Amino acid sequence: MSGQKTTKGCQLATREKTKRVIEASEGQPTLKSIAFLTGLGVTTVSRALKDGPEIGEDTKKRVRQIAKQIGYRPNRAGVRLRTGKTNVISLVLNTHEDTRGLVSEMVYGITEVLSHTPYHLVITPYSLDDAMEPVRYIVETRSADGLIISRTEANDRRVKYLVEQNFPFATHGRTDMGLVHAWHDFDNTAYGRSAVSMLAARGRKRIALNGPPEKLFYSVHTRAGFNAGIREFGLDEFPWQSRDVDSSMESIRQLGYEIGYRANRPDGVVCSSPLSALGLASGFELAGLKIGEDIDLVTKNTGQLLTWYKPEILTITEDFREAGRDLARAVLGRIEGFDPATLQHLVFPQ
Amino acid sequence: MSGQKTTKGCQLATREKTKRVIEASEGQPTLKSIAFLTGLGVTTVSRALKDGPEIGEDTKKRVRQIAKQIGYRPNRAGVRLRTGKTNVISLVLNTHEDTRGLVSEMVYGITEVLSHTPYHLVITPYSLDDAMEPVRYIVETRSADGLIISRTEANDRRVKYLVEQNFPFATHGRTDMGLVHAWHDFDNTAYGRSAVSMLAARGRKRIALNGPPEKLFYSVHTRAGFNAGIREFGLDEFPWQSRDVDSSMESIRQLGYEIGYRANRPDGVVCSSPLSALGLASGFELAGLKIGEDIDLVTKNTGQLLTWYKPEILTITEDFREAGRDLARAVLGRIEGFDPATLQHLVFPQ
DNA sequence: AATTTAACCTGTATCGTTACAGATTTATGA
DNA sequence: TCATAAATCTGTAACGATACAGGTTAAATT
Repeated sequence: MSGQKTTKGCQLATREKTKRVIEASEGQPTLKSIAFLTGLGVTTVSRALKDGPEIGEDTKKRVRQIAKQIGYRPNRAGVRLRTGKTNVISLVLNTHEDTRGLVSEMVYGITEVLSHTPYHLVITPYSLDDAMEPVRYIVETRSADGLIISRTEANDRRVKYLVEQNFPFATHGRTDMGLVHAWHDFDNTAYGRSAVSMLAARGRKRIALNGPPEKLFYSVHTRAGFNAGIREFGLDEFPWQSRDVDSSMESIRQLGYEIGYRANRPDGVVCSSPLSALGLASGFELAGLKIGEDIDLVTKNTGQLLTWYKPEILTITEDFREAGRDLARAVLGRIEGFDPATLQHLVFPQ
Repeated sequence: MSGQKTTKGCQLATREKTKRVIEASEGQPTLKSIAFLTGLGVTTVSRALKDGPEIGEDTKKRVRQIAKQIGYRPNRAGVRLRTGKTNVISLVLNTHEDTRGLVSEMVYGITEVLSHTPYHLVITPYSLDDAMEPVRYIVETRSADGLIISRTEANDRRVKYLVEQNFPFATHGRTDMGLVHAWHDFDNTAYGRSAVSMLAARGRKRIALNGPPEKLFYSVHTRAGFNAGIREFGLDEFPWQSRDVDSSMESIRQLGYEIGYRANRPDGVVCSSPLSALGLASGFELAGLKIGEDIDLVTKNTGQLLTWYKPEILTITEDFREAGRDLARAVLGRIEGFDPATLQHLVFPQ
């Protein structure tokens, strides 16, 4: 019974094909439109546009020309449904991670690279609670071809999971799990050491480190560089419980204010983010200290802003736009199957 | 001939269905998996999950339960191909427009609202050359359900086009074409007036305006508010050719430096962006002026940063995260067909 | 008892693309 | 001359979802 129905359906389909093709020539052009215009089959057109080997050169040329003329653009949903290819790169962002413009710089760097490709950038946010959730979601639903994540930990569950799943990704920051993956990182060890050396050059002796959150792996690098610098230049560390980038500006400022009043205080501070440096500086000044005289601060800097505006705060530049570019290139490389070991870049502070 | 083949194909399809359904139960679950597990038809499952009226309550409950158990998530490509619905909101951004973190604030605001919906945020960048290009692309390829654009001009081609195409969108900033559309805007007229009043309160008399690029409509609002303030408080305008946000920081700084040396200079400046205020301040200071004594600056401010850090620069806060939230709500409203006239929000500076 | 109605469910075709398994034509070899 | 290979091209099914046009069953109506 169902057989008979089916048969009829199929025949009908065949008979009505021409009609539909003609209708299809209106609206957004599809492979069908091109097939109709060239008199070729849809399959041929598809392969011709892909420069497939079974298609004659003349045909390819003709198809390409018509495609261009009528402004054909492959339907992403069609491709995605058939092939699983999404043409999407997802940037997974912590909603709180912004340190005034770093994110946008990275986004621009990424889009800069992606604009020469068929890839789009999707921003996937997550709250501090669960960093795994968006990653798992994207992998399970295959809603992107590649992933960029940041804020890596030494032992990062997301990285472990992504490597296990063999899902293309790149991280902003390294990990320490013996797993090989694509990453881009700023050399925070070099930064820590350079920062201390800048303070040493200004005659500072008792240096504090206001580093990143301890669970993030780059806190270890920063600390290592800091320690090396302290030893190398024969300085003392002034220990404190550092308030990190994730703390509120208010609390960092409070810290600066309190410490600023003490007799026992550092004469130099290495900061890991412009925001925390600004917060501290503001607190110190509130306590009557003069930056550059009573105390020196070194921090990372994205642009020229701090340099011009408050030259008393010493800066070393970290280029987030370049990080974005590099991360985008790395994910694309992973998608194309390149060895992750070749997609690791450590950027030395200039 | 083709008829016979077709028939055979169809019968085969019918016969092999069961096999395929069973295979389908591995991997990412689909409607088919649920249909198989519940013993229902795929159509029924689809309608049940949509809470369609023709499906019995018990069935719906059963379907929903199984769907939840096996972690069913609709395949976006499938939905998109069939219905045209992309579940994507596209934020069209000028690659140069960033004013240090405003963009990320807006992005976070948008994702905050979208996270409670099935929508994703795609960032579509464009270079200064052609603002129409990405908009036209998105509309023509229907690659998003809605659009957010910024940097509106009084007579904005993008808005005209989008209204003509009846494509859901919201703008950051108003337009002046007699076209009704969804927008969010900061009341720059109020800002201009308030800024002047702050300068007046500090005894300033000769006020300059360093406004936004003239082609952007909000330059008109800013100017109107500025003029009103000048009149209201009986001050003089110090005319200059304002360097706007899009100019390089270097050139703004240069301007401050040059003007700072002249005898004939303003004693107050209203700025439209923190960046230009910082550039100017830096230039003025380089010329030996003391901000807050020799000259006063007022600017917009995103966070607390300027307020703490350089209280000499007067600030009025514009909340970009709220703008993002509002714009997201507005586009979603448009997608749901709400009257654009009800989706217009002017935010008064606090 | 026959007919209508309502409630509930199902199969088929379709969106645009590509993998696969042929089909056709022309050139090549024996 | 006929079989074989190479070069080109084609139709069908499938990806996962939904619109549409039925189908079935049981209760309500005549």
